[in-house]
Amino acid sequence: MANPALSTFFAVRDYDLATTLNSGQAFRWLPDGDAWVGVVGKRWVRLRAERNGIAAETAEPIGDWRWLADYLQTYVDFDSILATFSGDAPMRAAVTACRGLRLLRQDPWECLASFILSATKQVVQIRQIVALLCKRYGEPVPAPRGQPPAFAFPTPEKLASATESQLRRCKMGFRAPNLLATARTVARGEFDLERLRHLRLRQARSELMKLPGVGPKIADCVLLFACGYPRAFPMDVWILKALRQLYFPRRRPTSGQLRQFVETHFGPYAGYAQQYLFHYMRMHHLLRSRPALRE
DNA sequence: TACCAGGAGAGCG
DNA sequence: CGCTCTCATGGT
Repeated sequence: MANPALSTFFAVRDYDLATTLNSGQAFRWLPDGDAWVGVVGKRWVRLRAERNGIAAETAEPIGDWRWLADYLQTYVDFDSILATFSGDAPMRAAVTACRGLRLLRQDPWECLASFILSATKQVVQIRQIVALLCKRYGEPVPAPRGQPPAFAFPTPEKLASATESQLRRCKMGFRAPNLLATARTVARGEFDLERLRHLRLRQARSELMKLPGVGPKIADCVLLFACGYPRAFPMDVWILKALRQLYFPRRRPTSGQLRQFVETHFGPYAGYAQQYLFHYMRMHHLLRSRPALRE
């Protein structure tokens, strides 16, 4: 183990940090000049993309950086994942357009709570709600001088002790009772998030869907972004649009047919494929509505 | 202003 | 199963 230090470097290629942190899987990263600032667990972190990898900086000395490598998934064999995608034209276009887009490995509770709040919200708004929730209910974490105060994501226990109307003041609207009930269930020890990853995908999904405010889409987000199920395939409005437009033009597939299609077409890393299609669609939408974003 | 947002859940035929 | 409606709030 190296001497404790305030910074380190992860050597990794084909890693588009900005796209990854901005692709609607995590909601706590803000741009800071040419870097990104966020909180991972109980630590303030600043990340910067460099030529051959990612430079990381913390507020307190770190001896073992595995927690951050695990979060960033810097060690995954990216090429072998891409190689499992079907070589159809839409998939090739999405991979070409979003090369370097990765999946993070997030904390299950933070991921679950965040996506309960995501229902029919734009990514920008989810960020705002989560930021407000952390500021009001999260433990302060040390940040370097000159940086704005940083907060950890609130624990289930902390949220469980809040009231619905208090949570509604974080602008989460009708999602408040769902977040509160789920926080209380987890805080009471009646739902073991750590145990999920030992189940089969189908069973883990149906366990998650017992929680209020968690349907198939949000369950798949938690399984894909936090629990290590690369085959989970969150079906949101953008993916539905992408599948219909790219794979079923001028047809009218039922949701059942679409579900059957994704289960057989995208392979063992369907979740990665999903993230590419999602970001591909969203990118084109943003460029159309706000052309100034184009570089 | 009108429409929509990384949905879920209930009611209905 | 498949459709429709509501829920709260704010961005574009």
